[in-house]
Amino acid sequence: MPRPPVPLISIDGLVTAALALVDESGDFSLPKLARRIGVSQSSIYSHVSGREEILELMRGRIVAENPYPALDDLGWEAALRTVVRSYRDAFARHPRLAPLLVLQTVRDVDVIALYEDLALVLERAGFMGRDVVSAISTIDSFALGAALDLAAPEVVWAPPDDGFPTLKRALGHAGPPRQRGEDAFTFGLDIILAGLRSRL
Amino acid sequence: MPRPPVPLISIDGLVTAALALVDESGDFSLPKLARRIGVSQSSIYSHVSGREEILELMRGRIVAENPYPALDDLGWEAALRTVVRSYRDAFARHPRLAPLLVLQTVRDVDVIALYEDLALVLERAGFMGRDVVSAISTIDSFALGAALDLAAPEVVWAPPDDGFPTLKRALGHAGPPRQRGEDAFTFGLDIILAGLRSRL
DNA sequence: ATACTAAACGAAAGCCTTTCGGTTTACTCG
DNA sequence: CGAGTAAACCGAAAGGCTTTCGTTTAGTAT
Repeated sequence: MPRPPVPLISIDGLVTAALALVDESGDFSLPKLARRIGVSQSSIYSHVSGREEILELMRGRIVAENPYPALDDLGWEAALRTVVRSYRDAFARHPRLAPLLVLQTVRDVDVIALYEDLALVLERAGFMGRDVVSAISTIDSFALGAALDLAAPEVVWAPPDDGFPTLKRALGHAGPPRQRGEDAFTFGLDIILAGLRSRL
Repeated sequence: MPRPPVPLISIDGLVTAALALVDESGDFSLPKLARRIGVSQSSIYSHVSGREEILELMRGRIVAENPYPALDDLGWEAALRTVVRSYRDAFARHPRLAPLLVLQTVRDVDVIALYEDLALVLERAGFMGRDVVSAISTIDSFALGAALDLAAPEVVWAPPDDGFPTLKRALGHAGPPRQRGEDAFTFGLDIILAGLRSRL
């Protein structure tokens, strides 16, 4: 097929389809992506540089899909809560995306803006110098871990049949996977905020 | 080649070679693994069920390589510090392994034992019921995030040329990647412990 | 008209995991 | 000691994957 009058492929369409694939199967590949939008694999390279770029575009998309209100009127704790929750919820809507992004540099502007907000809020709270990056990293680790938790298999820990009674009992108290993830995130966010507060 | 008098392949050797590959290249494949130990790809399937099993064996290996002393004589905070540090340091020695394990259920006994210790210490500290799993998940998220941080590319955040001054300034204060990871982990561990303490 | 760029295609190179069948040797049980 | 079974290897192949390359044609600007 030659160049069509109106392009068959758009970046938006690409990202939407790729995200759908990830949501459905936990993975995506260019052959599958091409099949889904009815073009050939190689045509995709006319619009993006490759697989990695599509992944980065997906990161931007889910963050843009989940905007948070202005932070100016909020205290630093509430502001931090807002941003972190929003970030984590963006992944909660597309749990299987997180594992695909862990080893990629964050380049998307919307996502960088979120980290900028994080930095601003932390400075407003009173953190200075090296501690700002450390706090960002801590929050980032936690949020990413929580996102990955949602993508994890049904059972994250599978102790063998005998032994490990304490762990088993603890797991017995937990609700279903989804609930456990939500509980853990709420708990962890509280913990981290309390910890930061005590540091000031 | 027929069955050799003494097996060419051992599980230990497999894991050692696989870990070396991961350390060197951030990935491993059965062809490369086979080449490294001088056998054919398919022979490996005589010893393990496949790629996933090798990954899980690697998780066990790095934890076993990094044992921590008995926890009984330590207060709960020191004990928690010990376990979490040990876990994260195990990954710090093999940073590029973490990304390969994120979506796999933890089955290895040595690793399960570490989580059992976590549960024991948290109960000793006074956490009860659902909070125990939440605390474990929080710690786990943080430790995993920190481990992934070490495997991340040189620059985790790459803001575009203009804008985002606060984030850039914060990043400017940070040391080199390795140092930043270490600082962030120390900071984060302190924060989480302070948070847990305040919760009791 | 002419030239250039954009957007599609097919084909192919070079990875990967896993399965299958074949072959030879080691071990074990009578 | 002899025979049958299981273990450990091999090569080949199926069916994925990403990316590159050359080709074709539509639109656009000079």
